[in-house]
Amino acid sequence: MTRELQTRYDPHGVEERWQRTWEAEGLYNADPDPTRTPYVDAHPPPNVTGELHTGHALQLAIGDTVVRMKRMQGFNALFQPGYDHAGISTQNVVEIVLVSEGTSRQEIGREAFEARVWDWLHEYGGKILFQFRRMGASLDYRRTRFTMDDAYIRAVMRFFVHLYRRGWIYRANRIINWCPHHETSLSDLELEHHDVDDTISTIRYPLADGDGYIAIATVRPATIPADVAVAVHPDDERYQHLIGREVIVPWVERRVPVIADDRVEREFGTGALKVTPGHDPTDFAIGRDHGLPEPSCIGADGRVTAPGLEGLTQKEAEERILAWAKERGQLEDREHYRHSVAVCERCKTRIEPRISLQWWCAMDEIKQPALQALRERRIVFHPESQHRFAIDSLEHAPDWNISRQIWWGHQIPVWTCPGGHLTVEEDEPSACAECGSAQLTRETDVLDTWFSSALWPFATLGWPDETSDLAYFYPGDLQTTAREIIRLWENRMIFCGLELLGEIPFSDVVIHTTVLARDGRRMSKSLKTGIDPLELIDKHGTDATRYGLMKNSLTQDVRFSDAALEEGRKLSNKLWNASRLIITVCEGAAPAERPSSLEERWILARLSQAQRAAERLIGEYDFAHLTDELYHLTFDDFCDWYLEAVKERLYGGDMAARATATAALERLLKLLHPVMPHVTEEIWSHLPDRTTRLIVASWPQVGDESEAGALSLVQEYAQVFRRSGVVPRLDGDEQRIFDAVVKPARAPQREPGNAEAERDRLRNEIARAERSLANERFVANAPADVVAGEREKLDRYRRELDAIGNT
RNA sequence: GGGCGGUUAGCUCAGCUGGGAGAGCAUCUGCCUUACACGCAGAGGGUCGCAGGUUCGAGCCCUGCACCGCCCACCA
Repeated sequence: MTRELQTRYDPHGVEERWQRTWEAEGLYNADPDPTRTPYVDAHPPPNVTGELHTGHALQLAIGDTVVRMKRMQGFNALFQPGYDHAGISTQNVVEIVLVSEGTSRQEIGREAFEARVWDWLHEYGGKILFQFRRMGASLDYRRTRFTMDDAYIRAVMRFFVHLYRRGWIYRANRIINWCPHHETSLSDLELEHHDVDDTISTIRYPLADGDGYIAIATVRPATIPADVAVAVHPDDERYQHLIGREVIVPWVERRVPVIADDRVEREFGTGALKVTPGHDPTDFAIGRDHGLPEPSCIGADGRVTAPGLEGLTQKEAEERILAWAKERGQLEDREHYRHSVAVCERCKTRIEPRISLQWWCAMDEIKQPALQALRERRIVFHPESQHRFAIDSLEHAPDWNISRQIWWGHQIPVWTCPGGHLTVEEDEPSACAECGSAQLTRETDVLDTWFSSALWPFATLGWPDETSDLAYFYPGDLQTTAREIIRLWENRMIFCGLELLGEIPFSDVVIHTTVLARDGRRMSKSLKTGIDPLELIDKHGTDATRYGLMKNSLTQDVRFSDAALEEGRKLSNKLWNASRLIITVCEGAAPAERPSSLEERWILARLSQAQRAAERLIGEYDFAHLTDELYHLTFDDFCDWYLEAVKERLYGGDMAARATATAALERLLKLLHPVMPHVTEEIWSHLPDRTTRLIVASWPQVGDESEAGALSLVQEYAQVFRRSGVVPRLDGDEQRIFDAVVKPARAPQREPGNAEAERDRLRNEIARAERSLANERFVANAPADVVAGEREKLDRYRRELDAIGNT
């Protein structure tokens, strides 16, 4: 039944076939089963608007690798898929489509707009799942959730009402970041900062009670009509005499006080600041502390509303005001000024700080249990530096602005009656809870998209219902995510899980690296530096892509390189061919007798050792060293050393050797499967008498070919080395023994041409070791084993030098 | 302006609590040896960013500097 196997492994076709097979056979599925221990990774739901990018691919590879090992180890592994409605970004994308059709959101109205978004969603939501599948991600696709499906809406409403009844939700006027394009508030986290070329104007504000003026530098003269004060630093000697007096604001000719506040920078501009609480965050803070009014002169659309300037753009208003000032000799100076301004990260429109009535969630109380969980390390972020960052950012988390003035999202469940009473209910109430009025209007704002994502680990399991899924799979275990999302999402999932269910949602958070473009820049759509993972899969295959992306450490951002993926492809090809040899030669071999030859005992010991290393590395989320270990295990130890050593015996009909080779291959495949699931499953299917798929095969037990055994084998190995000249890769103690026992045996074989260089090296080493040992402080202070090691080295170098002839 | 990370071979990166500078790719040499030429055997290649310091000993610890990247930030 041996089939003809190609000499070159081609992942195309093979990988998709296994993806379909695994899913069709239900091997990705996880259901509550009291006899097994659950392991849960609720995979971050990507934005429906997005295509999968390289970061997602890495994220899937990491999560899937861990999940696959856990599954083989007997855990009931749930890998939860889904996607996110992503409020503003989705609305933005659909709006762009509407504009291209010559219409707009406003024109078609809210209901029709929402319908359009749903259409769009049905088209693109599936694309994400397709991309998940092509990465070989063993997600339970039956459980795919969307953050705005009916059940999810219920969870979000429950959450809002819960917070409201706890007294943590409030409505308040605050200065917020306003996007005039989307006409919505944005959190600080939804901004980008860009440097722009601007103009700074110095304008004189005349004193109200006589001659003189205060000159003020501003980049935004258009906001002058909303000035309510002029502020100077309390210790600024230039202005001491003016504090408490009044100046006249240009254009509106209103008298405002001169106040002192230490937030004013004396060195900036003229050292005097016009205070405009309605349009600047600093000014807002100063105004609140001084009890100043908060007028506005710019509307929601970014146009000016001040008297005499109604409907003008800010640029136009600025020109009018400056002309007005110039006429009166109050315009002192205008000069070029480059500075950083906040823009909307979605549409790049310049942010308008604006006072607005918003919904907020108070953070003080809700975050405490989460902080405790992090400090007690019941939840651990990896790497460690991100753990500190998570704690720090949660400690300093300001109140959460949860309302957005857009159409796409979860509408806030608050109803208002004509009497102004608020009714807060999960479902639409029939009458005002306070006065009974049936004339209720619902709040039009929607919730911040992260308000719903925060529920992901348990809303996906059926919360707020007490489902068997929830009881069995919650709390979960793993989260894998990008750095920039820690404050937006990870921290919020943690405090929500603790608040609503009383338990942490997961125990480990892996913050993976940012994969940079080939040129070191950030991957971004707008820069066209992004790399589509589907292209990588087409070019290198899924297994190679997973391997290549995971070959990065967690601590350092890394440039994307095709070489790493190419290495993965070579590894799968090597494995394929090694397997081909064993499968074609060893068919029908008798069950393994106890292996007797050194090579066989050696490889089994190496496999045990590598397995322990792999388990440890996955446990530490150190995927860079995991891939390294697997690569060298396969290439150096399994193929170049073991197979080369036993090949002749396999051909020669040694049945015991054949059985051992098959057994060793099985174990190798199991170790590689989490990282490279497809090629290993493909090979597995060609092994004789397969009754189960590799994906659900049991993880090997480390038996009596353990490390101690392996180490003792090294002694024997030295003889093999002398016989065959094959050099295996060794670690730790083995390496030391190898150096002590094997290398000296090798020295005489060196080329005569190199002998002189070798003598020099050895003489240097001997001199160095002698110096160390002659150093009393070294002998007294260095650790005993270091000193002993130095003596050993000295002996060894002397022996080696004698061996090649000390001329 | 703060915080974090980085700087090691031509390239992409490892280097664990200080004790003989590594991998893969690329280059060079020899091999189409019947699993694999996407292979095998070998070789060359590094002032570990710069300057100080601690130590018997520093890629690793301390100080300062330079450059790169990310995050945060109210200099109008």
